[in-house]
Amino acid sequence: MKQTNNSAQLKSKKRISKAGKSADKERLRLWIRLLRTTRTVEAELRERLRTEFGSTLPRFDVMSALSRHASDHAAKSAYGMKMSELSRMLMVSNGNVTGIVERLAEEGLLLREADPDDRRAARVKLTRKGTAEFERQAAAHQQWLNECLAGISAADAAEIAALLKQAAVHDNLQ
Amino acid sequence: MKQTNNSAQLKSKKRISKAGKSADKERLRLWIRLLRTTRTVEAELRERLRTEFGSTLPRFDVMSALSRHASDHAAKSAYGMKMSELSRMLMVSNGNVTGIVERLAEEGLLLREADPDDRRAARVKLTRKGTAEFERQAAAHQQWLNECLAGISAADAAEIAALLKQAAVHDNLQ
DNA sequence: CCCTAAAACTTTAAGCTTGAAATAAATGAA
DNA sequence: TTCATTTATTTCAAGCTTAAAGTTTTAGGG
Repeated sequence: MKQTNNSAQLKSKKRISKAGKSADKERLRLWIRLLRTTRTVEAELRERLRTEFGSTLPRFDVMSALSRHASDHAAKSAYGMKMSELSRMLMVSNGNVTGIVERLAEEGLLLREADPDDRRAARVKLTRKGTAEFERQAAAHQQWLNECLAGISAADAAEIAALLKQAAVHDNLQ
Repeated sequence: MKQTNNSAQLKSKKRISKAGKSADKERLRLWIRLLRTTRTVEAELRERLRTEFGSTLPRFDVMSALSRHASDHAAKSAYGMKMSELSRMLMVSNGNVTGIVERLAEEGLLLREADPDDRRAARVKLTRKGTAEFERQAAAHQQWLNECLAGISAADAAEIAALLKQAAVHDNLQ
């Protein structure tokens, strides 16, 4: 996290605008709302993945990353993703990815093979079975998400996403 | 999750507005952005709690809920929170709370005592030590959060929070 | 070539998380 | 009272998650 302005602390007793609280407090309220929203939606998605597909959110995330990778690199899709690419994309630790990939591989949903150019690295890609299974799940996932976020219009969704992206840009974080 | 409109699916090939994608796609993009933002901020807060206080996010969340409860019910603050209240407030499972409370109690940060009116229930509250420790952590937490969300103005924060709240209301979920 | 440093992974220990099953107490209808 | 149901909580197994430490391989000086 880069250093940022701390002017808000210096004038913490000042009201910023007529009806608004200080920026500190508004950001805390936003954070709590973000947590509530994501936890609620995650709980719904997890429950449905579990009951309807016998799977979990982290497993879905891994398969989703692999699916996107394959379609983005259709030409050289023979190559899968490196473990470290998966880890970076999903923002989870390396060791975490190891376990999830291991279990998915056991079920024949994906394949790990040695990278021909780097003997340290592994390449992971969906099997045909995994691709088919993911497509079923992704369709349902999109539908569930649409229901969970039905209270937000397309325009509002776009606006919120843009505003949140600002925060990331500001901090030089992805 | 309540049943909601599925009109978006019925006209999925139609552009909704000039520049916009379908509501489906905008909501998916929003969801991905929500996950990225919360994961990034959570990673930052977790790292700082760990290095500066030797603690974790779930522990902080529990202490935060207890602290808020105490100040909300200052009069009868002798009573703490029930485990199930904690569980509901934090949106995590009952069994989860048990373990976190157990570890915090071992360190003398909180106290579990029997509910005088219900022999099934336990009441949990911060000790004096726990209160002092939480206040240190909360001040730092507010500062970190302010840095993480510095790219979002007070007005934008309020707006995003309000829009996200709409989604919750729509689904009759908290 | 040699050797140090960095990179890609895996392993491990500890804690977080869930859903399901188990226990115990309260509630309420017959 | 009795007994079935509900509520509050814990326990358990399995999986998720991280940070740290370990392994193997690659890369880059010298």
